[in-house]
Amino acid sequence: MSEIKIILVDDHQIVRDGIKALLSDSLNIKVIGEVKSAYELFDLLKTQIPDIVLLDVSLPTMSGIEVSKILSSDFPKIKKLMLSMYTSEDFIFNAIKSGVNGYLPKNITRNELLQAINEVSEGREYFSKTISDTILKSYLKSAKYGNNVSDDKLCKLTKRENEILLYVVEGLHNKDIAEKLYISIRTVETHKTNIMHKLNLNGTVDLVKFAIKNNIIEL
Amino acid sequence: MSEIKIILVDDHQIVRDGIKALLSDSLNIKVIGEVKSAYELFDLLKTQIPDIVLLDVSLPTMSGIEVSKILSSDFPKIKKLMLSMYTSEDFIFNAIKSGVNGYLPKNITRNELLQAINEVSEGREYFSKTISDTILKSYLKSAKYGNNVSDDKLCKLTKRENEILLYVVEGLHNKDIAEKLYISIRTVETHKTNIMHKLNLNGTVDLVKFAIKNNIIEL
DNA sequence: AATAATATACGTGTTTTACGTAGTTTTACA
DNA sequence: TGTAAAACTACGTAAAACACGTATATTATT
Repeated sequence: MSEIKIILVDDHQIVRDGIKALLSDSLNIKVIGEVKSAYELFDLLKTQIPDIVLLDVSLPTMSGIEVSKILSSDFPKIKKLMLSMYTSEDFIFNAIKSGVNGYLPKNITRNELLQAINEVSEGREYFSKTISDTILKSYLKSAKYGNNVSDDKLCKLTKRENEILLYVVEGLHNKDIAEKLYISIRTVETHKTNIMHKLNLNGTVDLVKFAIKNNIIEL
Repeated sequence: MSEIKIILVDDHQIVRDGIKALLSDSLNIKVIGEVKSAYELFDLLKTQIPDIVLLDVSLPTMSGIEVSKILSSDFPKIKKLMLSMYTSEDFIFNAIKSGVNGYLPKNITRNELLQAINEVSEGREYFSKTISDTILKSYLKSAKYGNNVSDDKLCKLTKRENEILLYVVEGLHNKDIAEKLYISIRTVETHKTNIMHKLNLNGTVDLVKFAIKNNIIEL
């Protein structure tokens, strides 16, 4: 069994340190690098090519899912293991679509992490129980009701809609947004309505949650 | 220098394992226990008394801040070091009020963690840069504008208000809430208005963020 | 040149929010 | 036990936001 080379991507140093410490016990796994953002990762990849990238979903500026997409197209040989606090359908769906080889919630045990790394490094996929449950549930739902749940929602929004979404979830009122963008309140309303429809959301409350889940705003 | 006994409280096993691994290198620090919830902690405290409890803010059922309060009154000798993803004023304020001896964001380095533990164990307080900056900013603001920012906001809400807040941030509309509780829509509106005023919030968007920050809802 | 996508905006009716007022229960405590 | 404070209930009115349909000018795309 050859050595498995890993790069960690997580913006919390303590998490990186922690995982590193965990993995240091395993003889066949070696952390060859650790970075806290997408940019640093791509920089590092110029000199170091790992077998697996351990990716946190929530990263500053560019989300783990974006990173995964780029890795899939530019470094198809590198395996991607996603690590996330969040286990919602949207996340998992988009992660899988982005080409990850595995998805783990952050409350996994050390052994599960090791197993996931080994599975993935041997070309198989690894989704922990919580995740596969969610996938199953989603699958059943879509089979029953025929709604193909999550398309790649965010990509469906236009530039303007994204811009307005941002202002909305920052707490600005329609009037403020209208003034800021020199457009009519009615236009803002229209955009908002369209956003809601495209994202299949129910109201402001869901919109805010969506924005946080998708890293559009910080708490 | 005698040995510092620590209990970890965090619902993510990987974080616990990580911190444990980190601390295992330090000769004078020993993790004598690790739990994933408040209940388990209080159970453990029947047999094991640590010098420091390393507390995550976001815990299931009972928040780290609640735990800290109870520890402060029932185990005044145990030091409390709070560890959190969130660095907002509210959190810090309530944490300090609950009696913590230090507050660390989760993106600290290993060395900072060690320093914090040592400082706290010797009876001093430790707040990392990010945190003390926030405190300073808040202090300046309140000095300038005289508004004493964060009272213990959540405690100011009545039972009914909390109940309604919960429904609101789950995405229910006023009508639904009214029906659910067998009261008039106007009453729901009144409660909502009062909640906003008490919490000093600007609109639904802020309300949702507040709820997430304060662990009232999960994402 | 025809078509689709985007950004703009209005009409109408419903719902929510802001702010003030106020009656009825509960709760606290002197 | 009596009374004051707090909590829960609810309405009026005006402004803002939302849902849904419709519509026009501008920009790609093909």
